[in-house]
Amino acid sequence: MQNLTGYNSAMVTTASTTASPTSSPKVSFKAQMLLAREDAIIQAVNRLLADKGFDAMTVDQVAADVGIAKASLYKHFPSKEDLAAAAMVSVMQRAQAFLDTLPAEASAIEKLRTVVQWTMGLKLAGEMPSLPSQNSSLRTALMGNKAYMDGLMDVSDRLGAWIEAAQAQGDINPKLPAIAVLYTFYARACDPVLEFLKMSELHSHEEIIALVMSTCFDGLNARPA
Amino acid sequence: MQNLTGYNSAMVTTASTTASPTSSPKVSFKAQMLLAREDAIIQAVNRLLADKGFDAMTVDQVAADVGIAKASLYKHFPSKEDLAAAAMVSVMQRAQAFLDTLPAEASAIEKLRTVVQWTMGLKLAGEMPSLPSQNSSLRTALMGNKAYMDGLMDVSDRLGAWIEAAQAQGDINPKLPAIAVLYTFYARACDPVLEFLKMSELHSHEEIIALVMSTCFDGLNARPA
DNA sequence: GTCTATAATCAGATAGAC
DNA sequence: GTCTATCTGATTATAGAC
Repeated sequence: MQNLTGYNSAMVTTASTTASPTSSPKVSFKAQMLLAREDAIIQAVNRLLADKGFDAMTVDQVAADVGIAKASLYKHFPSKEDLAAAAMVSVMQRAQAFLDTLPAEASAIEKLRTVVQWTMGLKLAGEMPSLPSQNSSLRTALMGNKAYMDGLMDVSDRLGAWIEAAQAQGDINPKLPAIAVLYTFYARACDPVLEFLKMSELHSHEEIIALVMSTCFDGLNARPA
Repeated sequence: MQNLTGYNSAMVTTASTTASPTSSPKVSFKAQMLLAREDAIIQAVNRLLADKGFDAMTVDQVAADVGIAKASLYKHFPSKEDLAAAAMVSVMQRAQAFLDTLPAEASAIEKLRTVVQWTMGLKLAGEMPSLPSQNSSLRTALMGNKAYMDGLMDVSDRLGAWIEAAQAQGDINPKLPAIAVLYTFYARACDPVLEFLKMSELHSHEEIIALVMSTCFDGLNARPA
């Protein structure tokens, strides 16, 4: 996890400099090579986690997918749990970047709805890692990963603020604890209803998202006329 | 699975005869011993599946929990997948029995709400097996298990009929496909929101169920005055 | 840092005596 | 049917050459 933190900060650094690798000093070039490879690893892990889940994903498959030897993988990430954690950090960063794109003039409920839609789109596109909520070693690794926890806290804080604002504005039921609303949003990222409806092949992804958005915000009850 | 089917029908048979084992012929007594042991196995599997999930559950733990040797376990159930399938058959039977207790005079929406509440109570009580939705070998075993599939079909048919009735009576949003409503109900049995709220220890089980019932049927939106 | 080859472990399943 | 002891394969992780 020290590796992760270091590389992440390195990523920010190189991104703020010139884009041409040849104009950079040798260490920066090598660092970019390293980053590119680690990014390829993380993307492979992301795909495999979305496809098969943490337990069914094997490190051999990751290595084969990336096209490097397994031992090389372990030079980058010290354990399978760290691989999964890196993938979670990656999606958390994508989430943070997406939150940044939301227009400031939008209402809290509009932003929340957009985020939930985006999350479900990620899941339907097979880009959302699925981790077992009960694996203890994985939980430990995640909770010990500063980059992940920082990202999770940041996202939760921003969503939490919008939830409370939406409740104050009468858009979200104020009787619900904000934390329960937050959990309900997070749960959309691993909602089996999405998988089931996708497997049934009766609806397009857009229709599935619209359906689950409706059940999530409007509920199953018939709306009053 | 031939074992399962046979034993299940044997269970029905013995249950319809006298309750006293001593008045039964010797074969029936032995069959009852067998059934009792298998029931103990299934209960242990049920607990472990609810606690740790399918992947983290080991056959050694099941054997230790029941207090028999692992090889003996394999005389009853030919594989780990079959163990899980037996547990699922068990809960499906409990569900069918619960459906039978619902008063005929209750409305469809009342029955549905009661069933969803019961399901979430089972989950909170740690009696709901949690299976990975992506494990292919497990899926194969389940789909090949006649007792499970029959139970699933029966439950789905009865719930489906109530859903359509509730939609016709204006209690459930008629614009939602009935199958999507059914999936949404089933998903309550493995809703991570239940776990999260339980772990937070801020609410009693009854409060948690009331919360999720509200978000499920009323949605997150503020209700119109 | 990357590789080949190999350790070390764990878990599902089985052999064979009783 | 139940047991002890074992097999078998898969998987995480590492040693050591280049």
